[in-house]
Amino acid sequence: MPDWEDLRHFAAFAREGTLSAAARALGVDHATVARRIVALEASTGLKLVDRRARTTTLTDDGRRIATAAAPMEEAAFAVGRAARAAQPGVDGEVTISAPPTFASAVIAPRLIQLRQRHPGIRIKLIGEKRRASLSRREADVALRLLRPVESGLFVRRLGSFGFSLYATPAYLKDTPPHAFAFIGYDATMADSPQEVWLRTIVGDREVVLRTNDLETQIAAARSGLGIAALPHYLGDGDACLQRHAVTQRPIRRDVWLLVHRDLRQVPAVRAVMTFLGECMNGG
Amino acid sequence: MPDWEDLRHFAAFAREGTLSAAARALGVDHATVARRIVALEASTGLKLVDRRARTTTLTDDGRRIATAAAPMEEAAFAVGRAARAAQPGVDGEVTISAPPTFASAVIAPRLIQLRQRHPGIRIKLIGEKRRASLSRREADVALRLLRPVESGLFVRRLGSFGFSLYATPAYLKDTPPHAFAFIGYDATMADSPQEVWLRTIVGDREVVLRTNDLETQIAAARSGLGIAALPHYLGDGDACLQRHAVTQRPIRRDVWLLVHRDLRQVPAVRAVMTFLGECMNGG
DNA sequence: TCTTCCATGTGAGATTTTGCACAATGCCCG
DNA sequence: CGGGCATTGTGCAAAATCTCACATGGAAGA
Repeated sequence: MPDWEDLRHFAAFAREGTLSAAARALGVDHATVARRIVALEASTGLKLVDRRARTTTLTDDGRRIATAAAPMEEAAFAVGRAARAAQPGVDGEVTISAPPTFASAVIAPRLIQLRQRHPGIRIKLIGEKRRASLSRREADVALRLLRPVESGLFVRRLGSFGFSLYATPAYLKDTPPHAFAFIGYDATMADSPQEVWLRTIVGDREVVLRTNDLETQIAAARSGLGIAALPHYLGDGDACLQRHAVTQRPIRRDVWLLVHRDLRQVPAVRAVMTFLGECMNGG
Repeated sequence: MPDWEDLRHFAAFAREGTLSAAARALGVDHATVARRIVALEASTGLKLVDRRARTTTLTDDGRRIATAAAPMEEAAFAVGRAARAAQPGVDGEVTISAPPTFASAVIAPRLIQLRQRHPGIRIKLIGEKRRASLSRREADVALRLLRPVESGLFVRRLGSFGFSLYATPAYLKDTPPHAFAFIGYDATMADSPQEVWLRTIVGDREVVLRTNDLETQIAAARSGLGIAALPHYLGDGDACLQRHAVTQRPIRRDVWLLVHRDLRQVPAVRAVMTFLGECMNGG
């Protein structure tokens, strides 16, 4: 029977692709990963990786073993969730993953309420576009704008938010509508509902800035560069910006709350779920 | 994420029940198992075992974690099988589990043939009544007298063997049939087909020795104590014993060959399977 | 072509882990 | 009730492992 730590390091290597990346993911030195793989090769009697100068790649046997080891990682995460689920009380750390602006504009300002209600809860708030994997426990709770299809997850629709056009009052006052300049997403977000909606408004007018970062759009709009389509939770709270009404049908996007089934009943996680619901609807 | 070696030690403890038994199963010192469990408790923040004087028992949380860890063991064995299956060539060690007398009387004498055909194969032959677990890789190939129901196994009927009554020629010559004394299994084997068959023959005559060990039955029969029901592969090869014909319908038992699906295509395992088939039928 | 960056190999010292020996404790059995 | 017997706890020395630091060797970009 191989050493399970060897398997853990090897599985990380197989997933990450390089010794260094695996070492970073595991929080150890790359030399450790390399030596663990050597040990696994010795104990299995198989050559698992090709060591070429500067690159280390899986052999066919390595791929086979990695495939067999993947369920172990799966099971290890299940153990982690079971351990988390067994924690008594509402104390503990809960990791929330949410879209960046949602995290900073909606969740973060209200965290003080959660803290007052449950002093024992420590929050780790990750604003990221890349979707955190709940089954890998990169996050305990996640907010997403698309209903996910992964299995093993509990999904609830928390509510929705709308978009409007925003610019500085001065810009809207001085610029005739036919001369409006717009600020929008770049190609990577071309299919997002708000971008499609914006296109119907823009027509053949000019888009002077395309960026994938919403904060950048806000900064540009604030400076008087043009008009941006922003979610209400961002635009309405910004003293420098003012809504501009349009005749097009307004657009809304749903917010989905995700939590792994195994963690759904954990008191601290439930408290966070309640809190996030209030962020959307109540306070 | 907990240390996987901690999980391995804890899973072994949960399965074996005591630190010492787990240590034996893992081939390490009991202190190591104890310390690993302490480490796992620290990393999960849960009390996994109750340390009472002289006994260590799982807590409820411990049982939960052990349940979650069981699939990891399963996956680890799958990795072991994958490693075994990837071994090239017919070389390597193959472990055979078989009923004790079958191992010594049928398989062992013919192993020389296998060895001549495939010099690279090393055989580990385990004669044991307790059924070795193929999915735990306690054996690669097993012979059993009952068709198993476990999933994941490849099963083939190899053949069958018959039973007859045996005693010393002198005993059969000097003893009138109504005075025959019999040698049989004890209560633990009372339900075996050959024991049921023997009972129909014994009638109200005497059973002078009951034992669960077939070798003991042979030794007793050889000494002239009485008549035993023995498989032909044992009785016919014994110069001291002679068959005694009966009118009852003769009994046969099937021999099943078991191998894990993952190992079925391994050259060394295939060679052993072929060899075992020849043991039953051919040579 | 040269530079810079990143991935990997290697050795030494420090840390961690392990095995061993011994002690203590409670259970089984006569 | 008392003597084995097996299990568990503990301290220490040995062994194994990890990190750190440095060297190497390509690949991407200027």
